[in-house]
Amino acid sequence: METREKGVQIVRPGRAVRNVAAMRLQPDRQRTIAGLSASREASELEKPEGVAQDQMRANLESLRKIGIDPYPHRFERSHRSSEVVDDFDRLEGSEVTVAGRMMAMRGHGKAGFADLVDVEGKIQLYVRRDEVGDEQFAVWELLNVGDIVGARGEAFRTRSGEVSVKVKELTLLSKALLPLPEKWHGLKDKELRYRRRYLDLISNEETRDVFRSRSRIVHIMREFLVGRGFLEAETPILQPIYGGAFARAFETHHHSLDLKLYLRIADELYLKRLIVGGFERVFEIGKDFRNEGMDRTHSPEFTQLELYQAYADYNVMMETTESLFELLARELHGGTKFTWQGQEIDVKAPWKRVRVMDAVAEVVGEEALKSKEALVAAAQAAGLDLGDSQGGELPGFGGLVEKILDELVEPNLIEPTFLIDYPLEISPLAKQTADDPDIVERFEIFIAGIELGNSFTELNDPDEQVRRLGAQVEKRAGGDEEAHGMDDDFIMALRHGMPPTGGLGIGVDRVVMLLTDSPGIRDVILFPAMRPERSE
RNA sequence: GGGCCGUUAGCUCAGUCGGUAGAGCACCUGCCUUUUAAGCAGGGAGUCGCUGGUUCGAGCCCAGCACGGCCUACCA
Repeated sequence: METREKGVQIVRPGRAVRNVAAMRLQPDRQRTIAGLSASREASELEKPEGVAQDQMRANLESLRKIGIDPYPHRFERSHRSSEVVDDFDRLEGSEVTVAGRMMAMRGHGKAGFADLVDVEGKIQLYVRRDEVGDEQFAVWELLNVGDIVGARGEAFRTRSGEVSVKVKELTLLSKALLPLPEKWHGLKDKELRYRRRYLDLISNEETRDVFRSRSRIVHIMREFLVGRGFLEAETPILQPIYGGAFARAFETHHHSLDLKLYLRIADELYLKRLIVGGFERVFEIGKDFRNEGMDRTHSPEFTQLELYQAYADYNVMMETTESLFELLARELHGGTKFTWQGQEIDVKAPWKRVRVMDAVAEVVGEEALKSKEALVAAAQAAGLDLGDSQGGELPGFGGLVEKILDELVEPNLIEPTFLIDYPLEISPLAKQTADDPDIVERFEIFIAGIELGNSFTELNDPDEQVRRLGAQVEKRAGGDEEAHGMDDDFIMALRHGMPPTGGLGIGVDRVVMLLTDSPGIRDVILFPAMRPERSE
């Protein structure tokens, strides 16, 4: 046990147990440990010396012993690191106060350096014993990488040119008790990056950039719509009847109402009620929940932008989509071109518009569209599993078309493309085209083979809507959990008259993926859904 | 649901033929007052994911399980 300045005794784990002089420190140490848990006490003391996290805790105890509060309440800083660096010409020689996490420490005898990282930058601290005094230098020597500190001192440039703060006063703001991931390689393990996103954010600059971009994207979407006169709305997430998409819902229960409720799978039916209510242009950015499989583009909870515009149709929605994507690309990439996973993308308008039936005809032949039987034969010839092989029923014509789109068309839509005019059968909320009652005015957005959005000219004929939902209810009775239910209140709203309206839904997470060159949806969701770690 | 791969120190990773655990970072000690992946010298640190099995002996071979990744299928 060594004695430091002012008779400070330093606690070392393990080693202290064997040291007679150190035994005096044990009561303090045990009190702290007992506060954690009874069982912890034994294991903590039995641990061999030298484990980094034990040493960090020992350093905490040593700091307390010399009267340092390791977790003080607040700290006034005068500058962020980036401000000192960017404004150095003006600030050189003047006093600044900065704060942040120490991401590296380089001891140098009776001096030392540290990299102090704050929200969007880094500045070097230079601590000299003859500047801060013996007492504070003793504190400095008990600090570890990962600790959060504040420092007041003069802005200067070192011999090698690094903008630094020559510290006059050093303040511990939060003692870290666990070591950070490796400083050079960062946190690599994907599971840990998702489960302990805070460590991912501390150690990986690219991760911070992705979520900064995400924030900007959402902000740009909001400003874009507000600028066009849209009202931002918040509609129910807990819904007694879910609709607006094909998906299984999460169920929950309201105790005092004794009511089964569902987490919404879409915002659609409530936003349309607002169009009935006269708001004319509404949007919502919020979470939807779908109780289905997870993969690179599907998360059980995801963020959707939905917007509805009275007196517009799906053509207007296509133009709106093009404008929004052009704006986003310009803001994030400085132009309309960017790459996603090695693929060149250019979102410059106008985008390709391809009719669904034309796209299907192109992959299975014109003849195959003459009858359902011909389409089945063509699909099977193309090697598609139509689901009947395991004793299931063959899908209807619309379902077949959808299957062919999924398997043979959509993956090849790399350049931005609107797939337009869908079969009515698979689009219960969209209005028919003027010239074909089996086709609706609907489009989906594809970029890089990923479906980014869905839009239609909204069905506003209440009687037709009742017939469409009636067909859905039948499917549901037949065991299709993803079919719509009848929403009487929504129908009643339509009976009061909804103006002709265009609607558009955009998967925000997928847009973020695309614009940040992220390979999967989990990479753009801060805390993606994970199975809990097994605790033993 | 199926296939393949992964799981070793807090982190990033080695680990040969089955022979009793390694490096770097981090942590500690000593030296070092302009370093910056600081340096030099020394030190400590492990439930080899879990449970069984085979074996004189298992990080390594076998089986099952858990978690994760990629692909695939299903669902729309």
